[in-house]
Amino acid sequence: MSSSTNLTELEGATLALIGRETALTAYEIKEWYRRSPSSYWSGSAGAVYPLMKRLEAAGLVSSADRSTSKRPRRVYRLTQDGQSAMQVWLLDAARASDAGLDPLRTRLAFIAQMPVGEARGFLQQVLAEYDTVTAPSDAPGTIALVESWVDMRRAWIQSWLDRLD
Amino acid sequence: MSSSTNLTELEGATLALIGRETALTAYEIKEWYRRSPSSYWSGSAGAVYPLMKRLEAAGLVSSADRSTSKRPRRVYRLTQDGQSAMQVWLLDAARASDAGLDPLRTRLAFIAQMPVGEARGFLQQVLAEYDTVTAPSDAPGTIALVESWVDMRRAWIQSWLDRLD
DNA sequence: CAGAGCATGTAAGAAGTTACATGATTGT
DNA sequence: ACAATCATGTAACTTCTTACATGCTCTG
Repeated sequence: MSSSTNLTELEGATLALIGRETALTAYEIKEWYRRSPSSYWSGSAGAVYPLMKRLEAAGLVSSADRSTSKRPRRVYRLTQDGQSAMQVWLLDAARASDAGLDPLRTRLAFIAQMPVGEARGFLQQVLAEYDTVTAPSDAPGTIALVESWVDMRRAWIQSWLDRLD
Repeated sequence: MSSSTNLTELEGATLALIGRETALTAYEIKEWYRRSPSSYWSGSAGAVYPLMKRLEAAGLVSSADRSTSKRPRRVYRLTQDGQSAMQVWLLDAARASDAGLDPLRTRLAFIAQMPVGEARGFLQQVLAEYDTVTAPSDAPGTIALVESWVDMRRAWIQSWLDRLD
């Protein structure tokens, strides 16, 4: 895996998620990603289960069997190394300031190739889609984060609509 | 490759870039991505050269040898199918409204685990990094797009700083 | 007690990364 | 003419996606 001082976003976010919830199964982690409003966090089993194996092999999480019935149930927690790695990842300002992947921004870079009417209709459709965005969990602050993000985006799109007039 | 009605972001953006510039070499496309303020668009040769082969095999671009010396120089243009596929990709509001990958947003979801002082310092570092963001080209509108994006982000971060008081 | 869907995984393949290779061109 | 770097690629490896497999648990 990527060295523990240079975690991928998925690795770092998973450590932070376990850190917040103290103990989680791979399934719970997968579900949290699946409910995310971003398709970047796909929440596929094929991404998460192998990820947990990598994190454990790297010594960043430990796991214990917490089954209460015949079904296996493996619960992950952060190790000390995992705590440190999580903090480094979380406070990495250089990476946090990266522009990331923004499907709307990418399209806006090329929207001048379309007629103004098409561009306006497109932006209004995007605004409409934002009405359906939901947070991946009701953990304190998570809903506020998603709402503040959507508000910011609405204002940004509106400024582009104004510009098209 | 992904079917021409469901292009990846890299495929779609590459079609749109060629559409805007009319004709480009793989190297020019690679450099455009490399100059992008997002590390998502890494601009590695290993991504772009095979990508152009895929797009040509799918009939979305055509290429011609435009060498003026001993060095080979292959120039790509959109085909009719490529034009159509680009428009579908560009005006896809469902994908444009996706939350994508936002390294700052991801960290804000977990920042409550850090002391307030650390959080504040972190956000101020991110603000400082934004002073160095540059556009990938001076194509009309590109600089304006990056600047408006950075402005929007600054306002968003400021609202989080205010909230920490 | 049968069917839905929960929960844990794995296999094959796609797409990207890092690192390297190779020759062409430019600047000094 | 020599070094730097431009420009075009390729190879090995990592990670993720899609699709499937398997058994468990709950509900009507």
